[in-house]
Amino acid sequence: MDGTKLFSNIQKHITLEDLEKEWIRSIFEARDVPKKQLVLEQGQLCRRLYFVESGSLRAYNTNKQGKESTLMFAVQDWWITDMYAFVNQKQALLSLKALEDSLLFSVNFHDLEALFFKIPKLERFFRILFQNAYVREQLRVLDGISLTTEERYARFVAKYPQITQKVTQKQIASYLGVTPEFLSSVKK
Amino acid sequence: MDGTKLFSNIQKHITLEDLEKEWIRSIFEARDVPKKQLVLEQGQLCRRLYFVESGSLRAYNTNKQGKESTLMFAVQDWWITDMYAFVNQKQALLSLKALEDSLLFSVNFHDLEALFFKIPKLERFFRILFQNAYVREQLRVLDGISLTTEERYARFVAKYPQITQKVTQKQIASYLGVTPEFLSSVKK
DNA sequence: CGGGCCTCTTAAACTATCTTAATTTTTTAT
DNA sequence: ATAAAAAATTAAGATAGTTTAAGAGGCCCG
Repeated sequence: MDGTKLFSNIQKHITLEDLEKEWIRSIFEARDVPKKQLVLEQGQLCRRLYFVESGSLRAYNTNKQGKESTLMFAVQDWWITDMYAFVNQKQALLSLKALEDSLLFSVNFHDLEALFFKIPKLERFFRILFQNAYVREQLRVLDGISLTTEERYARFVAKYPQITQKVTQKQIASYLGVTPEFLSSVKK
Repeated sequence: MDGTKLFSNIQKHITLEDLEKEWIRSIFEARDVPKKQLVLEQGQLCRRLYFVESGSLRAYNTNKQGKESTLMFAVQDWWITDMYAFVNQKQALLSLKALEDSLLFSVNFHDLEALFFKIPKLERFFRILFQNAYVREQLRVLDGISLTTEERYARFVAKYPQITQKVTQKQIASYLGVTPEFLSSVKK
């Protein structure tokens, strides 16, 4: 496990001693996932939190009628999981699937809990991580209830140009909560 | 400052020594706000994070056309602010207004930052607070992109029965992102 | 205690978005 | 390289949601 991106991600907010890095290295697990592979399947227990060292994932829910709704995309340097199911150790509402060949580092729930006691600074790191994530979701909610589809699409493209390249319009539509046909017509 | 609810809120996730409580008490500021008073006005610098000891608040954005969108309600025992503007110390996107006579405890940004160094356990408390808030917003986003207005209204009522009593239908409509006329027709 | 303001409801006309289906274009797998 | 599968586009008809307007009920304030 190299984990260059993982460590520099953590060290954006806190500094780590070599020994602490060792502890982290010993608990995180590296995994190569090929394109289209499911990392987590809706309905399964969600045991792990993932860091995308390279590649990209999509998190989505599939309803009874088979309609998919994309909750998030994660590219290099992002953290992702079904956070609801992870923190409550419940059945996943989401599936996670690789959009391309990816390298993930992940940690399971109980190891992470233990790591918080071993390295209390990590509480600060995740406090900041969740704080930013919360703000991001709030802004998305506000966009969702106050903007037109056209405006929301424009903001998505402006905010996530690299994701826009990587994913299909169908997936963007399912992130915005509209049909691909309608998104197609909006783009003109 | 009594702050009974504030301390028991914090002690849901961490335990505090008497001395630590003293430090917190010395930094948090109590404020009575009468019904309808603005606690924060959109466009102002957002300096403080609020805890609702009693009463209730609404956080909303007003767009150029004067349309209001409600981002959240906060009742007794909730934390609230314009989190985007607070953590970035930027102009508020939201206004906060008292729905009824309320007692708030609040802390300013720099005092809170300092408090994190003085009481590192608080990082854990806020890590958990933001983690829960993030999960809550993610579920709201998912509801927003996957459910009908009727389903979202039903979930709102089921999840927040006490808020449903306290606020107008117009405000619930602006939380769901629909017009009050449409919500009225959906209810039949 | 009355007037005015705000909320809620209803309805008609209008606009946004969905559904279905057919066609074209792009991607994937062999 | 080719065949098959998936994505994107287009368009017609249906449904969801908005706008405007009007009227009824409730509640706050002087």
